[in-house]
Amino acid sequence: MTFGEHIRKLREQKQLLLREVASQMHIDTALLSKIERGTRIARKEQVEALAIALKENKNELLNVWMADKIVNMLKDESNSTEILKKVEEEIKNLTNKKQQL
Amino acid sequence: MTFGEHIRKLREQKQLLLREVASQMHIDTALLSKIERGTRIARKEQVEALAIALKENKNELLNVWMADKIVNMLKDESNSTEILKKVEEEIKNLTNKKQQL
DNA sequence: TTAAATTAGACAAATATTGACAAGTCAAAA
DNA sequence: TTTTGACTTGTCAATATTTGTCTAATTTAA
Repeated sequence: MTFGEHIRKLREQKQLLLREVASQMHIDTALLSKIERGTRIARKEQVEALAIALKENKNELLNVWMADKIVNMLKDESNSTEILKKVEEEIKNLTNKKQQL
Repeated sequence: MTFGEHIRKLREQKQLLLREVASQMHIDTALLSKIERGTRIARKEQVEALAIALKENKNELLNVWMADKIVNMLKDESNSTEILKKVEEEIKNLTNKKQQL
């Protein structure tokens, strides 16, 4: 499930209109439509505003949004698994280094 | 090991100068220096040119580069593990969908 | 010290992103 | 069937970011 699909589902569950949510976010309805359909990428501040408008957990929504951005980077890669392995390794390294401080 | 550290190590192992490699890549020495130090991000075509100049495997170098970009997106996140889990899940989904075609 | 190698800073040019508007589609109500 | 309301699409100017290079440091090695 992409970020757009995710927030559309939430919005529909809550029976809110695009224009209602968009207005709370202080953006154009058309822009929110594009974000839900994945033709535009939301900015971080917009995700935060969205969390408020939808009464969802901000961090959780930001995680979905970030994951979606990474998936988009990897979706055309044949080696995505190998790349992800490298990422995990490196993140582990960074975490260790941080702890040493 | 970041992408920059990686290519610097390779270059030094091969005893090549920044200016030699940069010239082969048709870019300024200063730019390659920044890429190695991580203050500039290489473009895909530059990574490919680098692979040629360093006589390294292109795909492997591209993977290191891509992993580095993802690590940079995640390095300030407290939830990077959770995010990566979502990414893997989604990639798995995409792979399945592709196979269905 | 000198000379070569590397790095930093500043800049214009090129690219990309942004948000809005207007016009479009579509389905359901009148 | 017309109208209405919800959503979508295409386009555009404004803004922001990225790019590569130049020049001027700074570091390094002889």
